[in-house]
Amino acid sequence: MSTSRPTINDVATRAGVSKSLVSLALSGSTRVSDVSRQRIVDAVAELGYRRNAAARSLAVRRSHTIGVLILDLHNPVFAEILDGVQIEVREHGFSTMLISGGADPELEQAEIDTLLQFQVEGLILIAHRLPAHVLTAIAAEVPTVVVTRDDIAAPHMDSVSNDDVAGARMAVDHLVELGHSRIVHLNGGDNPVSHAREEGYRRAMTQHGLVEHIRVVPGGLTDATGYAAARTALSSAPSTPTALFVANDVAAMGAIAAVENANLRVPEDVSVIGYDGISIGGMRRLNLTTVAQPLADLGRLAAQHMLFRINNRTAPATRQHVSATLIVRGTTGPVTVTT
Amino acid sequence: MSTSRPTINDVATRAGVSKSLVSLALSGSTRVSDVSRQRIVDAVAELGYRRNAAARSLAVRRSHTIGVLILDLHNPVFAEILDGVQIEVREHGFSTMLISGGADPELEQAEIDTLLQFQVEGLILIAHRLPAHVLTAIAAEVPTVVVTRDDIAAPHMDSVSNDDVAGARMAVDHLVELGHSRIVHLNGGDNPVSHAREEGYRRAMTQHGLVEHIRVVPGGLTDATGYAAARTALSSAPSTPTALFVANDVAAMGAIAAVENANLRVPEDVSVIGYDGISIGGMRRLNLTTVAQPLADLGRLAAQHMLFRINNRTAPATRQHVSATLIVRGTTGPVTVTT
DNA sequence: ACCTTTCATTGGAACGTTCCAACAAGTATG
DNA sequence: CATACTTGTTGGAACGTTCCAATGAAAGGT
Repeated sequence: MSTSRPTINDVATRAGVSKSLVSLALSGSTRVSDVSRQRIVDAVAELGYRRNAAARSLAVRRSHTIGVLILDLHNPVFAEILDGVQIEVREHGFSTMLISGGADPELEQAEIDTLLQFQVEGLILIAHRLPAHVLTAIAAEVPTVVVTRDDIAAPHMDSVSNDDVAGARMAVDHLVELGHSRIVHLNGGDNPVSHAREEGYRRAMTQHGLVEHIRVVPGGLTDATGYAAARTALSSAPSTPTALFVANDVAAMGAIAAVENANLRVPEDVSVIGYDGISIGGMRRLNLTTVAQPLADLGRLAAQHMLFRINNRTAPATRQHVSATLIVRGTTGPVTVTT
Repeated sequence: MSTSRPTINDVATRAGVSKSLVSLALSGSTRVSDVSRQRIVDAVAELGYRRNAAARSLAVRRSHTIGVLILDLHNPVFAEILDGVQIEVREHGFSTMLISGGADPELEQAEIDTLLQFQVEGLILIAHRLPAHVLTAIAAEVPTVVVTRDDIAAPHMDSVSNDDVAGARMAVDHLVELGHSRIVHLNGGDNPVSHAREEGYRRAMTQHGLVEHIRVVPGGLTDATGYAAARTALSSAPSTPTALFVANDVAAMGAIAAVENANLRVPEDVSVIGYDGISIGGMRRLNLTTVAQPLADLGRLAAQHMLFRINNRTAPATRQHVSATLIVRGTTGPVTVTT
């Protein structure tokens, strides 16, 4: 009795009332006399009593917790989305249980299972990697909203994402406006998001009458892959590019390093624009021009959909797109050399 | 009955056994006949049964969950520590419940309360901001380990941190070795970690016989504060510094920007060294020399202490220091000008 | 003075587990 | 051939809550 936590019964006997009344008082009911309430409050304070969430959620059959699966915490993009989720969820009296997937997709599934064992009332997946059939099975069981991807559809599953095609167009528009035409795209490898951005690049280039300048170099989403892709873009070209549109900010930084290592200046010789709008891109040293996703908003919206769906299980699936904004900083500039 | 999750009783009736036997089988007991086990496994699969963690933790009086409070997810340092925690915790069959404090210290306390309601078996605090009396109260109630700080002691509370004094010394040693003597420290403001690093700087400078060159400019831990501090260091100096030792990596990047904006080159004119070893510092564009904390190790060690303490509540408090390593990259170099 | 209404309070069932003591049905031991 | 163990299985209590139906007391209406 000394070591274990006080229960509602301890509080009740201490306050000289029944456990039911304590429960009532704790949940803020008005039907408790002032004198009883005070004695209960005192007893709670003296004992350091704290409700047992497990017992509570068992009794009310609700956990008031939502599960969040995040692909990779290292990527600042996801951390910023998570922030939005937490703010919104907290405001509505829910808690979050967070899991970061790690490298292995199978582990990801195991982690979701853990989350479900905890009776989370909903699941927010930030950039997952799950196969379609697993995803639909999950969505059938628990309210689910996917952030950052919208390629898989399931009956009652919402998605919130950035319109990558439109965002890519903004990047190209910006470069064209600065007079660039030899704009090369360093893509982000084989994933739905990168595909959309590449598609947006192709369409925008076409619309600007630059079909013959379309050139895509295979890349990735990391510093190293951006560096490598930029090297090929700069070296093996028939005519060297005056601007690089890179699949994401992290890769863009790699690309900038490659440009500088080739003794070219950014933006005087080569303009570079990224995608995502991660906050470190704004650091003075980097000063990266980018197409910024409203990351925190993405998270907030996901949470809002989640909370709505918890009360409306059968509402039709929604797919929300939020638009990106262009942030012009120091890595893009007017084209100087014309060949 | 259609919508709610199947319970252990559903499985039992389906398999034609008692719920007790199902429970036994699920926990991997050997005292279950093969035929029963098979029928149970089948029933579980058919019904899509999943243990209810709330009921379970209520019955066994253990949650198998540890709570993690993280100051700020945006700071890559903390994300990397968290990673280590998760790996270690997962390996031991525990889950983590993560809360990121946000701006407000009071909110931090509320969040910890939530964590405790969930009956977490331990608490890992990554760079918290709690006043000493709150911290000791918490540590008295639940096994607690603090990462990154070791300034507050409580009876049964462990801490795991980097030896900031020694780390700062490494930075100074490195610069001295390169021939620098006019080494200015841009400090990290008013917090225990920054104080320790400043202390290390002062001691190392003294030891190298450079007492009269000791100069500390008040700064902070962000890009903007690093920038501002570097500006004052460069301008208002009686003699301009040849090297800057900055309180952390993020501020160091701000400092580099300031140096470059003053038309000085890094490292030819001014060497800059940071502290922390965040992974983006390794990106080619930044290429930052730094004193690297073993971040993931910090997290793993914290988790190990936690798991040990869960089984040994009364073990004496430990304070573990892990040593940092110097990572020499491109922002430091030999001193060129001698005045 | 009696019936109704409101108010504050209460005991007990339920939530879905685990675990313990008990128990048949064999199987080995003397 | 009784006695003792093993093996597989079971009902029921417990975990700490919430919630419902029931209670007694006080107040109001006629």
